[in-house]
Amino acid sequence: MATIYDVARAAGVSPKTVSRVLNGDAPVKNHTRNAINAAIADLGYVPSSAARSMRSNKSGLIGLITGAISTKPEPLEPQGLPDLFIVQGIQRVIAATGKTLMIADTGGRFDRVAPLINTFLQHRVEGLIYVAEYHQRVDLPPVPPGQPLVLVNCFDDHGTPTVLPDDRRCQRDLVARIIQSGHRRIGHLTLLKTQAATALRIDGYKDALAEAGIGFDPALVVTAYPDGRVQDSQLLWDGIDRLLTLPQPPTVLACGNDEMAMRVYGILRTRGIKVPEDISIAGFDNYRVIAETLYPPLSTVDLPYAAMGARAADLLLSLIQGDTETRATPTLVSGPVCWRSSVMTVGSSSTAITLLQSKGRTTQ
Amino acid sequence: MATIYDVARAAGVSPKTVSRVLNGDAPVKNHTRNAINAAIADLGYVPSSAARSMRSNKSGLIGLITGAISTKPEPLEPQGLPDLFIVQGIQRVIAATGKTLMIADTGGRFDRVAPLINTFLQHRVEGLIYVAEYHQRVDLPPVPPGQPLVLVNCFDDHGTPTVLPDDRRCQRDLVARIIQSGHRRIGHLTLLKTQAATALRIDGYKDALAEAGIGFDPALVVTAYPDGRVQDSQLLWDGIDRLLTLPQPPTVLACGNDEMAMRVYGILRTRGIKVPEDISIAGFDNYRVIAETLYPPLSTVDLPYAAMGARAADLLLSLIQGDTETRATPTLVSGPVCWRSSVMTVGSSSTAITLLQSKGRTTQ
DNA sequence: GCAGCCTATGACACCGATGTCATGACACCG
DNA sequence: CGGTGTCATGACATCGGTGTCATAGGCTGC
Repeated sequence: MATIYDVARAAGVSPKTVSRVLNGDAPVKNHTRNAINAAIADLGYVPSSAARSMRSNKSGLIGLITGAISTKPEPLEPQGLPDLFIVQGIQRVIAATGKTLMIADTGGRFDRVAPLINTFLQHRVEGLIYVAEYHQRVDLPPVPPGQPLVLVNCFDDHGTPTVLPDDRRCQRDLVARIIQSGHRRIGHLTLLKTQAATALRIDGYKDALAEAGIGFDPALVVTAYPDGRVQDSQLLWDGIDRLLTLPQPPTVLACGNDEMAMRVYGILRTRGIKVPEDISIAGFDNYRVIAETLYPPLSTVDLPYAAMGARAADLLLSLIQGDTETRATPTLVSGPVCWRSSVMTVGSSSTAITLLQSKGRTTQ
Repeated sequence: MATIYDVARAAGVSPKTVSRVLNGDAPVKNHTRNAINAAIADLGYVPSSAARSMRSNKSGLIGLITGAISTKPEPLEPQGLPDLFIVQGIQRVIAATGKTLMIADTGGRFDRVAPLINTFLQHRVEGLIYVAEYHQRVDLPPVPPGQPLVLVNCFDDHGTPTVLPDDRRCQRDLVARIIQSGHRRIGHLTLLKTQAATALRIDGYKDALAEAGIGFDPALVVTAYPDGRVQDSQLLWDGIDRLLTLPQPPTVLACGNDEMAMRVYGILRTRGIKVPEDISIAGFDNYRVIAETLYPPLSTVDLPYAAMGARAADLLLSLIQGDTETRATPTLVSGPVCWRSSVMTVGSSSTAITLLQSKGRTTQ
């Protein structure tokens, strides 16, 4: 590959002058510049970022570590794709700065994080971003002090700057909207209790009830997500059963995510229960492939993953700039409720309740 | 950041000896080695890949360009995620070689490809991979001669090494399996004719019919995919209508992909047509979030995108090794039929046909 | 006991850019 | 016309590693 010396020789100037043309950091005569540009085009010269970054001590690289690309190889991950949108948001912000985003994938194996960080450090990345697959606590291998690092969709115990989804507020907003449509008995099929988001969502659910002056009934909140094993939807069947056979069954099921909602559609259909006429369904995430394609389209909350990514990138850039003013509190990002037709507006819900109750029992 | 000189000074040796310990390319006394390792750990030294690659002229980098991360921002892409699995397959092979995969994203804008290639060239990547979102012809900006480059899920007119899905064979296998279940009238709802895959799939469909001695009826093949505008499913409604109102309607609908199949489920349901009792459905892609979650689970073909990625990575590595033996023919990859319960086994299909015909008409 | 060889290590140049400083050619000013 | 400032350019050192070659010991063999 041609070097700056080759170009200099071809153009009959010194390497330094070629450098000036490349960087535009000092005046060069038009005649000279043209000769140099011609030589560059002629030789197909491409500057070496290795040499450049060695001299200037600036790599122009941002390292991103994620399991987004390869979630689990075998069974598909329940939480799945949202982190992709985070990456997308990061990408957009970083690309605009002229820096290059290096994306590395853990393949779902946490033990690969340390070597990946090391590789990035070798490339002298100016900043690091770690994107988790779902809202969780993490404990990353140590990075050198002063190395800018931002966590997204996760947090640690060392006060590392963090961008998180505001699960509590999103769930609250969704439930509030559901209440506004006239529902009073709101079933909540949650993800695993071990997931950080679950407790926050239940808090949000309670917030909305409290604000509407509706009492909280623990029987309406059921853990329904199978432990990563998608095949096994037993827990979901059971959860739905438990809710539908309550003395006062819910008129709407708020699901832990859109994929769960999709499965609920299927289960209800086999029982001859119509959505939303007999019971309403709401999701979470606004995973559009599902939410928009389901019939009827799914009411859900948009967790603005792309926006989270963008916020994280902004945060990282400011850290790189030397903003040591790192707030200890995580940045919370929330999104709008996406109202579609899977939740019915009810006036008095008594007839619906009766209908459901009989159906829930007969299919038992 | 500490340099090899700092380490050398701390360990009381020359930089070259430190280099030898790092690379293990010459004998070093245990005592010396220990001192050096201690100094490295102590200083938190991380070698600079910039300096290293400048001297050795080997970057250890592979550049990957794709629109996978950010498909279209606004409407969700019909073809969507499959290319992610390609990236995953590539990642797995490359990681095993110790090289680093740099992933860059076009954000769906083809005009960003040229600058991305340029960035990669600046980093002196040893090889380039371009992953397209769906099977298509592309025309990449030129890369320097001798620069290893592999296309995945796409092809060009310059004989660039390519890995493609074997759409024809996959469709043939699927239809053959459907025929094996007793179906004779097989509707085919295709993607847009402008997509490279569509013609190949229709060929595969015809292959299977021919092998089974079934005549080809053009009326059974209908373009049903809206032009990227997912909202607008008019074309799909019409297509289904046209098929169901045929004098001899199909007993099974083979859809262009799993997402289309999902929409077909919804449309049929609103007409009170049951899957698979009244009509069978098959998809394409084995997009598992959909295929496994739908009720009933979807029979489809697994397009082994991960395997395509792996093949592409292997191909690229051999090019980097200097294998000029580039076959002009693209590498075709096909996958197994995934048989689930959305296609019914039929003995004589006459009753089903009658049922469908009446339903198809009444809902007209 | 000395040539010859292997082992462990160091001195030095070099990869390809760019920062610093120097220099020659003009123009402008008094 | 000499001094001074600006413009355009070049010489050279430097970034952090590694390839090449040299060299100081220690060992073997005759």
